[in-house]
Amino acid sequence: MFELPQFQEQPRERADAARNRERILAAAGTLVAESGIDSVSMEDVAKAACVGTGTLYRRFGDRAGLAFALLDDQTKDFQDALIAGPPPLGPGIPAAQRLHAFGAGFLDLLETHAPLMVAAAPSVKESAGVLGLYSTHLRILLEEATPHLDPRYTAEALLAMLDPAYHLRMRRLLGYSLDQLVAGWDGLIDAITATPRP
Amino acid sequence: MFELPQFQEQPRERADAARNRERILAAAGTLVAESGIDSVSMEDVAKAACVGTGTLYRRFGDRAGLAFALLDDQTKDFQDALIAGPPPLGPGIPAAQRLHAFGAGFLDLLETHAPLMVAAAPSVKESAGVLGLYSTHLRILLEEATPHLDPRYTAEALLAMLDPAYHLRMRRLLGYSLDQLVAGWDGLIDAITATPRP
DNA sequence: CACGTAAGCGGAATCGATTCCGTTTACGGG
DNA sequence: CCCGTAAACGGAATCGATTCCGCTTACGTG
Repeated sequence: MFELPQFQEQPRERADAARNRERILAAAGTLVAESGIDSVSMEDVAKAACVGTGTLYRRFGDRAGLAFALLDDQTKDFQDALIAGPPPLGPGIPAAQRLHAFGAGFLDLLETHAPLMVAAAPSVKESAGVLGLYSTHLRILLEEATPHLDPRYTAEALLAMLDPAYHLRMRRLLGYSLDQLVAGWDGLIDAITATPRP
Repeated sequence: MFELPQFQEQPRERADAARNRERILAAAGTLVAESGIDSVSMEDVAKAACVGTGTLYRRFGDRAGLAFALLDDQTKDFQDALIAGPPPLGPGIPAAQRLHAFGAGFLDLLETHAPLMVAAAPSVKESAGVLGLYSTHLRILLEEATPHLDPRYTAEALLAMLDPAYHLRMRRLLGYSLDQLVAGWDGLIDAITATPRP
């Protein structure tokens, strides 16, 4: 009786498990920072964290899940800024301006984290969670800025242009500069937020 | 003397090599048609083609290369139609209409071949060759239809929305129907081809 | 037709991701 | 403090992709 509301239906993480989670994230963070996600194997991480490979998988599901956990750390700031930060990323100004800021900010993240994002993409959490957040964010802005386009679809379309694999193709294979990509985004936002033909 | 112009600087493919190429493509085509690219391993293909795995790799480079070769077969028609077929896919009508037709046609290809396209995406040939073709095609249409947007960038942006991984996300995860995707594409094309604010 | 050689061959070996399973450990209850 | 049990461990086993390498064969030449 007098029980507290049952959040945390899961029996709470065991102390050793929590310690290992930290170790793994720390080790993985260091290794990835040193040589890039693509040259770090799961066994490398396990060894550096003094942990068996099984522990990596129990904790993070798979390689994509680990990449996602790493990414989440380094991206939370951006997400918070979207929701509750100061303009132009956060609320308080016209949606069109926030769309521009979102593009610039996301492209900036991509510049640093695109390879990690590519590695995290197959993760279930990624697809369901973060992408959903960005998609919702864009949809809400678009509802205000482009009454003549389907906001739900258009949000996804814009997200496609911020796909990390696509970004790497643009930057490395096709030789676009970051500035050109920002300019391209801005042009597109202007085009879809312009008043349609009278 | 009196030599013919030296195209085919490569000494021509050996007879047994050509035979094996056919065998492999045939076997792979059957297996993929039966159970989908994702449940077919390189060894499955090698066995079905009565060939060593080494032969697969010498001929196609890697899994993505094999997927690409398979795809190319099943896609050549579409590519030809773009360049020399009858309208609305081929030339002869206003660019805006051809942009709509391109989207509908490509989405139709995706409906059938998206998983194969995902598998082919890492291939060097894919990135350089076919994507380049589509990108060029779109660029040319956009030059005519959207004088106020950078055609080169916009072509790539539109291609991002036809990315096979993105398409699978829209269809399977987010539950969009093919019709909705076509409608979304059409709306976007209309938006960017509309006369900008007077 | 016999020969030389480069191209092609097959399948064993290697490498990394992921799964399995017998053993160890944290920790709530007695 | 002692026990029982579920959670967590670690690393061996498995699986598929890719590489390696010693052997075979097509085919241009004499």
